[in-house]
Amino acid sequence: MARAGLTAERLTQAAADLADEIGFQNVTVSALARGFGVKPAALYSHVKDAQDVRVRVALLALAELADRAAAALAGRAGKDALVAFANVYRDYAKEHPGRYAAMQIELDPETLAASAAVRHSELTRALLRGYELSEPDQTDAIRMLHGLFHGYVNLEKAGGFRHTPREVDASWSRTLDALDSLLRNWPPA
Amino acid sequence: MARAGLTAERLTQAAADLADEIGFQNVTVSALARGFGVKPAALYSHVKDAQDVRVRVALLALAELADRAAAALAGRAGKDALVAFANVYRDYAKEHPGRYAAMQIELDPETLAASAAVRHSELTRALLRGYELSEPDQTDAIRMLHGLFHGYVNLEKAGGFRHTPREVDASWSRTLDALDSLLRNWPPA
DNA sequence: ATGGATTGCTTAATAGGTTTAAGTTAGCTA
DNA sequence: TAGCTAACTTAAACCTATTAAGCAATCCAT
Repeated sequence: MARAGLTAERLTQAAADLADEIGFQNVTVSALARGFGVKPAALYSHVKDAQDVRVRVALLALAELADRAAAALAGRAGKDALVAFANVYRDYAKEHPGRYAAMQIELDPETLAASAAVRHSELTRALLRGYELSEPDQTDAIRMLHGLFHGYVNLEKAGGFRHTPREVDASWSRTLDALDSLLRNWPPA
Repeated sequence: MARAGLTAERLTQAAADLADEIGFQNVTVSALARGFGVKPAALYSHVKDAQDVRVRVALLALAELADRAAAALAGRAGKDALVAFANVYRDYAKEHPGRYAAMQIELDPETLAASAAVRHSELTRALLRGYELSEPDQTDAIRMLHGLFHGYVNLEKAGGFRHTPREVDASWSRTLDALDSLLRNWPPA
């Protein structure tokens, strides 16, 4: 009766990979157990329940994405930084659709506060250092950028832009131009 | 053996209401059947399967939201129209969280093309008539606005802004100011 | 109005997923 | 090496989804 060597980390990693392959919705305790050649009940020694698995994948994805964003921001400023940062989001969603979907589940406030989501805000704030915005405009701009990246990528993934002929890459690029312009000319209160 | 008078429309409506009450994720064929005092199997005469129910709710929500957006746009132009339009999205998400969540499921291309999603794009295009944008800038701006509304509302709903003290209403208002400014000064290619 | 067909629902059955409790064994630790 | 603990299995209860088969209510035609 060989042991599979399960840990919460290994399970989370496997669940994330599985999500990218078969879709986040289809990641079940049973499917995960099958992947390890183990009975479903075995997972409950390492993980609280199915929701716990989902949350762990979401946290993993948030952390991975924050790492990438931080790397993209290093040594860049202004529009250069904006473009690099924005593309990290878009590329991650394309490369890891399951992980990206996982990031959209609602986390309870404490979990959220302890997650890499906080780092995302900080990074977005760092991005804005290249522009001359003081509070509270800075916070408003952060929220706007964050929301925009999120929503744009989501809509693109859902096929929301497919019914218009124009290339999404071109639109995206122009959107970043527009954002850069807006951040340089943020309207006064 | 009294009949419950089920129809696809009635089921869809009930599913939408149920989604707003208990969350879209928790809308199951069984729960829906319980609400009508009927066995789960009864629903399969009116609806293909569980996914069919979800899609119907999504389409209902898209149509409702498009109706509201159209009403908000009537008789308004420029920033006035922009604000009204944007608030329709935000308010709908708050008022109907389950329906709003339903709108995020991925629809296959044909379903999407036949849905009110197309009307959303048209309405956004109408909104832009108050600003002087020619193609392809117009399409780019539509996508940007659409993505921004979507993403902002989502992040707010998920609590993504809660860790910063500033009021979300104020940020939202200033974001609309910024968008108006951007649309009036769209950067040249 | 009444017979027959259609439709709307129930019953019954299969298949999977989730989760808990109880049992067994592997492998560390004293 | 004896025994403890942690990792897994077995077993069982419960829920959801879905299909097939049956029965009853209503519609329609004569």
